[in-house]
Amino acid sequence: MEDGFFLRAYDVVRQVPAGRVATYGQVAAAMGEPRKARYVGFALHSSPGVAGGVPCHRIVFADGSLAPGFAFGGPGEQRRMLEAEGVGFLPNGKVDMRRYKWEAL
DNA sequence: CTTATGACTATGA
DNA sequence: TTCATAGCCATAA
Repeated sequence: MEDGFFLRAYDVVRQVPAGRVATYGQVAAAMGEPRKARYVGFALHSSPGVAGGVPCHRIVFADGSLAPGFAFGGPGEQRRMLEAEGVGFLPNGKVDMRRYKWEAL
C-alpha cells in the first residue's frame, strides 16, 4: 500500500470523532498541506475502509454535500451511516456543517 | 521531459 | 440557485 501522504491522511481521518464530519480540505490542512484536498479523497478511495480504521463516510465536501455517485454502496448509504452516528442533515440534503463540522483540537 | 487525471475548492455567469 | 471553469499538486504513462 502507499505510504507517506496516504497514511497521514488516514491518521487524520481516524481522529474525526463519531457524530462529526470533516471536509477534504480540512483533513489536508490538518496534514499541513491544504492544497492536497484532492489527494485526501484519492487516499480515501484506496482506504481500507471503516473496518480498517478509516471512517471515510465522515469526510464530505466543503459545502457539506457527500461524495458524488459512488461511495460505500451509494450516497444514501453514506448518509445513513452519518445519521446513525448522530449527524444531522439539512433539508437540502447536506450535512449541517455549522453544527457537525469537526475541528482539529 | 510533457501530458493526463482526480471522493476538491473557489469563483464567475 | 445551479452549472462550468480554473487552480491546486501528486502520481502514472
